[in-house]
Amino acid sequence: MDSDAASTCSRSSSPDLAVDSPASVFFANKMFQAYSGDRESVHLRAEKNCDRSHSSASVLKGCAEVDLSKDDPQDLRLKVNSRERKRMHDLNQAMDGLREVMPYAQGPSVRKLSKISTLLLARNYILMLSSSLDEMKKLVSDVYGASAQSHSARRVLPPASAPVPQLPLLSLTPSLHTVAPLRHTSTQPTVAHAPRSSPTAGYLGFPAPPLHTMMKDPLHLSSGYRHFPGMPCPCSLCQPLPASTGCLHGLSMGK
DNA sequence: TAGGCCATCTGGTCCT
DNA sequence: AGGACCAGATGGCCTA
Repeated sequence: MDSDAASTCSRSSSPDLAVDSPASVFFANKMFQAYSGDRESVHLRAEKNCDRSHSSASVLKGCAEVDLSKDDPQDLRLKVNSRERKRMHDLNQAMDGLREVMPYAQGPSVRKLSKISTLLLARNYILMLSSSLDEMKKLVSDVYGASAQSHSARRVLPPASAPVPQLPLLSLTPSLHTVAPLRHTSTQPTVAHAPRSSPTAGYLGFPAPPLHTMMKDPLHLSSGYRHFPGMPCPCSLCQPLPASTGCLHGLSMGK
């Protein structure tokens, strides 16, 4: 039961142990025996089960030695345990996959996000991207609307007037930022300032509210863009959005 | 040392 | 019946 021992400061929630391999089955058996050997409650349950009711698959050595049959309850229990272990490992793999696409400082010296933090940040990240997309859509429609107006005006007015310059998207950034107040912290270094422990929302450049605050009000992102420290500004106007979050991650974290 | 986080086991419930 | 999913219990590791 020492799955943590193999990990370093960034603990791996998905041990490399292949749970279905014979070695791991052996390991699981060993763990199981140790588990059933040194836990009094389990012992008590085992004795209860040995008593008479073999209905429970609760297993344990003393009892199992007696009724080792073809449908060995111990084997059944081990099988169930193995399945559950595999299920949890799959879940952790998915969680790792989620961590990989999160704009969060990663590296050997940075402890990885906890599960709850990963989920909360993922939610906020999605909200931020949605907000970013909406704003970009709005801006594009504004720009094209103005452009269409100017075209129609040119048809009416004599062409002698100064040509209306096509405003580059970037030039509109300040006005957008006045609409949606920003906290530009993108010039600050990230990893160097990142605390070695307790990776929380602060890594995303949020005001780093306590976890319970984030859970209560995870919508605090919707009021405007947040800028990740050490990252290019993620908003669609300061910086063209990378094609994928993987690119964003690559830009910012420099694995 | 307390608290957070995690892996694992276990029994119950639901679904196919 | 068997498998997936879930929640509670337990113990280990790590950090403040």
